[in-house]
Amino acid sequence: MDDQSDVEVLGRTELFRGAPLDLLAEVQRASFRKRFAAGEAIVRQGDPPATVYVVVVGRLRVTQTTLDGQQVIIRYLGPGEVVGYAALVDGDAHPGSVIAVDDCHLIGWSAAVVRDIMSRHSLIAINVARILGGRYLDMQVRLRELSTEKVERRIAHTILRLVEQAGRRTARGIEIAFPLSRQDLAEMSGTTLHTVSRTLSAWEERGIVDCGRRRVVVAKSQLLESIAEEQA
Amino acid sequence: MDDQSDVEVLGRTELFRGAPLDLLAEVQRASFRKRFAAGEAIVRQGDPPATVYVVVVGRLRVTQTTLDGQQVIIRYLGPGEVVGYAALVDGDAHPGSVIAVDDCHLIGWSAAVVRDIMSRHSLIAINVARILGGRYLDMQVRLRELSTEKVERRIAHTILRLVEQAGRRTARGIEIAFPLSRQDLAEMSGTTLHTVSRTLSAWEERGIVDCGRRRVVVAKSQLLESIAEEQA
DNA sequence: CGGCATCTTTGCGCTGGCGCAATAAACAAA
DNA sequence: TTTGTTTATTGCGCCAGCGCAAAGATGCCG
Repeated sequence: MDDQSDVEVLGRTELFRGAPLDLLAEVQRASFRKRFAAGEAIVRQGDPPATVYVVVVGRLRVTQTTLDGQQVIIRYLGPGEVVGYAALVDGDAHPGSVIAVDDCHLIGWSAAVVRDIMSRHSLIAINVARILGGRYLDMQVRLRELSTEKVERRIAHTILRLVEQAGRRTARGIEIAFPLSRQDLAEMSGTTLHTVSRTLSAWEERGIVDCGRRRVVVAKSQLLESIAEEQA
Repeated sequence: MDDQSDVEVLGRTELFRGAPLDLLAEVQRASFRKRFAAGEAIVRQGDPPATVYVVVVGRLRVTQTTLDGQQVIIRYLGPGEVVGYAALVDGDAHPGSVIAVDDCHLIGWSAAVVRDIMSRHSLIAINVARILGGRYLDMQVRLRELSTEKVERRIAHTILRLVEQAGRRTARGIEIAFPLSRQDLAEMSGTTLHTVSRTLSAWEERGIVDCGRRRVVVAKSQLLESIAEEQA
């Protein structure tokens, strides 16, 4: 992984998409690379945001934790996505934690550097707006699902979204390409691991999914979609 | 309301905050004023986003509706806030509808004009990023509440947020300064109007709130806060 | 290969809050 | 005032899904 290839990678991230080559080169010179092992924390909830990253390889989980230790998963981040957006919009604390699910390779900058680039290049500031607009939209949809749908539908929607985001074709069907426990699914769907487990067991019986320990493979996505859309 | 005072108003909006006077004047010249009566739709879900507004006076409700007619309230908008953000980040359809709750006075621009200003002035693009970052953050908090808290706490949090956003001191306590039905509260808290009604009745008995038809006054905010924070 | 930690499954009982339905109150129009 | 419309209240029964608990499966690491 040399500097030249980093420039190419940066040009494909949501943050620097569309930037001219000289800007990408400048951005590359100001960057550093960093690796995190599975389970390591990249960002801790409450910390002051000092660094911005983009994901090169690997998968990250963004969570928010309450005082009494309950967690929700805000989203997963994959290649090309931004980690630590709070540093881009002068938040004074990270609203959530980010943990590596896989072994990850990130490229990072100090917050000041990226903020400076944003103010000198409106294109980058516009990219940030687009990124946050997209995440805001995602949350609107999830909020609506959580408010109006029953658990089974919510779990179905959650899995379909993950398939969209990180699905990998296999012999048995489409596999979600990172380790994903029942607890994780519960924290994304607003339910408990017990209910997720029961639901997946029922689906497995019908041949809709094929799961293992921290592994989910969707065999009949058509059926899953119909569960996600059914009324009542 | 002459052009000069419009410039002052614009300088205080979240979208144009910090802009130099000449830019504000340019923005003002490209703008038009528009009024909406209570109940009128400013934006309809699914429409292509062609116009951006900022609120001068009045209150607006942003909702998202499912195919089968169920609604959730995404947020309320008040003076200084942006209406129709999708037009700023090239969404191809408005993700929700916006309805006037009061009689409203807005200032608007065609999407192309504001997008052009964003690309010529990174400050404005950065403001957009900040706005969307703030809304994204709000949604994270609400999603967490909806996932982890029981109804009574959620309703308490919802009311406290509205008080924060649109509270007005009165003799009886702090009043939410726009008409707000039980149904509205239900659509913000992820429950039914029945449960909201029962909960408010119980609180009224304890003297915590004092409500009427589409009206909520918080008499003992301390007690309401303790309900919002209590464990279990 | 065995021991340990983590993750998953499943039975059972309980309850928060939903859904229905009927009444009452507030407001607007005429 | 009457009439109609929208909004709010409240009783009652029910059930989806939570919480507990205990056993079972899987994979890791020494």
